[in-house]
Amino acid sequence: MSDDLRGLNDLDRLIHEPARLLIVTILSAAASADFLFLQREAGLTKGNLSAHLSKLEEAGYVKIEKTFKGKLPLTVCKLTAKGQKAYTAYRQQMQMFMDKTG
Amino acid sequence: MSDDLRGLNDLDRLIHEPARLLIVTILSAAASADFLFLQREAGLTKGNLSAHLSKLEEAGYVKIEKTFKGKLPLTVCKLTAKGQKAYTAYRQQMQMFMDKTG
DNA sequence: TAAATAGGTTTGTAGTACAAACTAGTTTGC
DNA sequence: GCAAACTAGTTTGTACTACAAACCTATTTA
Repeated sequence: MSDDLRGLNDLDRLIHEPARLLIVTILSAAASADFLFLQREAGLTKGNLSAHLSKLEEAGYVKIEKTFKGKLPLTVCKLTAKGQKAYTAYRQQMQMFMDKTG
Repeated sequence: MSDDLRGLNDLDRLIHEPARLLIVTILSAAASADFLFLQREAGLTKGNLSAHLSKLEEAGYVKIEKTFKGKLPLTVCKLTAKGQKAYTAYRQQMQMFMDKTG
């Protein structure tokens, strides 16, 4: 164990946070998801989800579009190219860690 | 993606934190390590390492013994059975996630 | 005996996740 | 027609967190 594991220290904390990892994973597979779908799927409270989405949006990882479904507000989220890239990089780093220390 | 990934929300945050994941990984392989070895290996500042070790100790994941090497203080850390178990569980959960979403 | 070094710990700060409380609009009950 | 309950979120308050800078105590060196 004189291996270089310090790469862990460079993990993207935005994605490392479990709730956001969950969100990004779902978006990565779904191409597009609305707020309530995400909430159910991820098992988060509205407030929590809202806050996490804002962070992902600020980082440019997620694009958020507010429209209407009939007369009710509808928030649709997509992973951006940047977000997809960050997600992929995170997975690679984590898999690297798992492999090295398996 | 209607899979159950919500398990991510149950990740042990104590181990999920990259710096501590690093520490625990090193301890898991080394059986015993002193403070400065850990510091070098993990690439952490003393203050940061000290704080993380205290947390791991409070959780019962790490046993810390303070002795002397000659006349200088020497802090030796070992992973406890509880810590090893938590580490293994964390790895399993993370690997499960990686596999499910590969 | 002053200054530097070793091996840490404590403290201050900025940032974080989370749920409770709130907002703005819509539908339902009476 | 208007109050109550619901929908779809956002904002706010709180308690926790990671981190490095400053500190501490003892030892070694100049």
